[in-house]
Amino acid sequence: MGKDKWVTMRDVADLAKVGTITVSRVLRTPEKVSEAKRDRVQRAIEELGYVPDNTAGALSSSRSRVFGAIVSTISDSVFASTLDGLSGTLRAAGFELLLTSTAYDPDVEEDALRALLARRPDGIVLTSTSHSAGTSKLLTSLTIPVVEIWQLPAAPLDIAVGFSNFQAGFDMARHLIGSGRKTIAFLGGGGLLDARGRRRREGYMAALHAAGMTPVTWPNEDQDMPAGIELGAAFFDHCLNANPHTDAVMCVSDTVAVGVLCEARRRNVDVPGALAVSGFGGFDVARPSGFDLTTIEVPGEAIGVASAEALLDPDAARARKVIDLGYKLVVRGTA
Amino acid sequence: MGKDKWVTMRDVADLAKVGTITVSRVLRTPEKVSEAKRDRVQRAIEELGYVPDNTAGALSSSRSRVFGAIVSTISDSVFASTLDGLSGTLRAAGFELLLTSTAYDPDVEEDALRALLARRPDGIVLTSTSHSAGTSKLLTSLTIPVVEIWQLPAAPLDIAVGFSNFQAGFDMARHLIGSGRKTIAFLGGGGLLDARGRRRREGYMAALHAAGMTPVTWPNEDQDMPAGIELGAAFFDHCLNANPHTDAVMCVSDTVAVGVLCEARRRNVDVPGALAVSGFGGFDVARPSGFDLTTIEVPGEAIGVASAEALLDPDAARARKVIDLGYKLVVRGTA
DNA sequence: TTTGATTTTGGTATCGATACCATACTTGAT
DNA sequence: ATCAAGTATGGTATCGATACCAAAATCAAA
Repeated sequence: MGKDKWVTMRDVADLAKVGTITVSRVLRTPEKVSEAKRDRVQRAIEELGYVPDNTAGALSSSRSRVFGAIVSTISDSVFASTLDGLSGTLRAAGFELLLTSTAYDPDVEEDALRALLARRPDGIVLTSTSHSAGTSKLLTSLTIPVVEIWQLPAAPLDIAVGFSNFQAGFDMARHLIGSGRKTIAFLGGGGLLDARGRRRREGYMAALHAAGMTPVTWPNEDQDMPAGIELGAAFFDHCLNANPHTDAVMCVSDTVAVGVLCEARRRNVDVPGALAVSGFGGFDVARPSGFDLTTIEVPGEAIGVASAEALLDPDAARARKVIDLGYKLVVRGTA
Repeated sequence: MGKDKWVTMRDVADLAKVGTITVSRVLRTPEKVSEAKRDRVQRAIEELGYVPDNTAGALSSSRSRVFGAIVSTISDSVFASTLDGLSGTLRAAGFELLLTSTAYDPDVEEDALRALLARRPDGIVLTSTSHSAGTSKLLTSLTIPVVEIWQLPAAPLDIAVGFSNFQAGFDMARHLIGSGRKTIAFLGGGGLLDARGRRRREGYMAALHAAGMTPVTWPNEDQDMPAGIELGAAFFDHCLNANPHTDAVMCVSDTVAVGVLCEARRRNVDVPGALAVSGFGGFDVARPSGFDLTTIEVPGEAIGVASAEALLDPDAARARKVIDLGYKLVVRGTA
């Protein structure tokens, strides 16, 4: 039982003295209704404060006009801008976004997907690559568009929007090598949870191997290290102390890089003279007037917008399969 | 017409040789079904890969098990942690979150609300205080819980969860005054868009007036200033140059404060000796090993969790009306 | 064994919109 | 004035679940 009674299409139709279908048409295809009736209906809608019921519409048309998104976490600011772009673009087209976060837990992911599918979304956005068996089975049986974002899987389930994390890591390492750094460490990206960071680290390792250099990464195992700025600070103790010759550090994220920069200042380490520092992300803290951080700028919002477009026009997107939005290596003051 | 046919409850019921209602009960109130049939049904669900259709369920039960959230922007990291808490708590209780961002535009807010209501949510979360006439009218006609978060309005529409931004600004100003600062400026919060920042600034002004001091705020009009770190950097040119005696600056956010700190270091201004700096937020950059920033720590995620609880048990929450989660003035190295 | 109370189960109407088809109404050409 | 072709409109079945009520099965007590 409804707690109160919503105004229904029937009420509007009665007041405007038309059939319900005409009300429906006024809302969805107004050009197919004569101006006289259209006005009457619109006045009735206004007067009654009618708000259409999309759950009913979804049931009869089997198109919910809702898209589902499963992200590992919303807190991560990189996803936030993507979600903004996604939500904004979808809303402009009359669709909503059903958001679920998994807290990086694969079991939760399957539950979340089930719950999402129960809402019969018109499409789904995923931020993780590695799916459980159950998840994959569910996903492959779907006919709605499935967009994987923020990475470019070798074999996308359906559509992928993002850029190559591997290549980004590779490029930045090449940049540091090219500017004469001899001992380059990679900080972060060792966590099993963050597949994207790991890919960047792999790119770094590939570049160093190609140049005949020895990669130094820390932390390596998933040793539940502090993340963000604190990791940057811890770096000095664990890594630079171990090898004082280290003259460059590639960080898995801008936040980590800022941690390194702060600690470097505290210790009077000259950046970039004695130590080059690079980040990844290009949001907030990396900006010019902030830390002047050399970083990889990632098109976070553009990924959201492009994903939305892929969801709205899956056939066009499927023709491309993989939509690579690239990234930008921005050389500034720290490396 | 659906693009492919989903398995329906009828299919499951037929396979298990029971009525559809029994399948429904197995999913919602399993204890009311005999073990034998429950097993049969569960096996059938498994075998067919049945995923219930909540849009149909919502229609017949008039409970959608979805909550709507309207936020000004997702990118703002403070909201992000709140959304994480909200989404996580709701999901654990079997509900989803329908998320919409308004990009700070009141017109968009009304549209977003209409779109949200069309989904017949079981409750709504709002982050903005000032609503358009149309928005308010819609909101007051609702019987579902409406939770306003991140501030404590004088007259909440229904339920409010947050803390007093005014008091937070007041307290921080008192702290700076108490530690002997003579000329205290407030940086940011002049924007018409950010009601919360403005309240903090008002708290600051009240404290200074009470102490017989002259408030200095910048920027004042909504002059479309750079936000975040860049604003912090710009501060020196516009404010400190104007009044060299300024010995403390209260920033509307941690990010702005970090901008000030960076620029201070660049200019060799001694912090906190010559200039005290305080922030607001307590996320990321404010952390101990980062900038050691004196700040107001805000319970971002707790707000999300408490909002979720309010939505799930509105009667209990309505009894309290306003749920004040407080904040914490954290004195560290910069002020 | 019978009766009454309790639990389990299913049939059918219903939620509020849209799809599909049929009918009424225009309009322009002959 | 008449007819064909097209446009506007409405009736009714339908989507897939749940609510409500009634019937059937089970159990306990006399």
